[in-house]
Amino acid sequence: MEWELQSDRPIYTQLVEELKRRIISGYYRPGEKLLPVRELAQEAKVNPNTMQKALAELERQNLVFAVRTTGRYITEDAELIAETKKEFASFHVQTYYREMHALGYGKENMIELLSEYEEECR
Amino acid sequence: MEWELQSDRPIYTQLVEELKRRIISGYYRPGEKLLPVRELAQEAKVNPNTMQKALAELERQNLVFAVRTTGRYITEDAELIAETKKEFASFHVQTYYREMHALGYGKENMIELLSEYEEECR
DNA sequence: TTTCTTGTGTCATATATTTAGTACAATAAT
DNA sequence: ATTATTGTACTAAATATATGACACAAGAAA
Repeated sequence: MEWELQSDRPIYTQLVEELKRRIISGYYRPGEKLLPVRELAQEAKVNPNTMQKALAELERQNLVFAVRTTGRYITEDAELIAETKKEFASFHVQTYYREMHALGYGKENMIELLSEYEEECR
Repeated sequence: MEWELQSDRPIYTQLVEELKRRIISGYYRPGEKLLPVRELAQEAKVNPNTMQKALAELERQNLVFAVRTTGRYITEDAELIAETKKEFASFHVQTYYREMHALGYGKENMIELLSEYEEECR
């Protein structure tokens, strides 16, 4: 799994998103132990402080928790994960609809373009 | 038309996007004269320097041009506008598809959720 | 001509972000 | 008991972003 970071937004914000994506997609399982901050940072080619900042934010949202000297783990609260996933999906549905609607595209166009892209990917 | 600015990304980046959105949606017409930087900045509740930075970027992309002492205008290059619109739309199609796909949603789900949201808006 | 408006440039300052380096406490591993 | 690993905290420095306050040149408007 890759860490694709752009330069047009704060890195730690992008790290929060990618970590969240990995949790709600199931790539990281509930209760799973994460790699240490320093290694995660190395993987993402980022400063440990920056990764720490991202993890602190996920902790604030209860998606991960730290056991001092032992390591950091994904939450076991499956309901929270499901809820977060739902919010994440809704956000993207809204964004897509609103951006396309603002350009004058209607529902049919949105679906059509989506289908075309899907075929392109296959 | 409102200037909705979030705090999680550089403001001038968001200004570039909003201005581009207004151009490719036809809200600003080809050749149309824009309000002076200072007024646009006031509208968006932003510092003139920040608005200037955004306009300079649009100028770099040839979407607007400045006539020194007279004002700033939208390009008359309809083809460039159409091309930019196409790119903008493709970007959102891709983003939506890839984000949802990463969460395990398939094409049918993507369409279903989109339809639901569309009804919600009506 | 004089005045006003335009885009543009510069300087200073404040804040946010990112990296680098270091250090510490707690506990697991030896 | 000693060592290594963990999260965490702190300082310093570099860069990016945003605002504020000016100033200037060139053309439009008076």
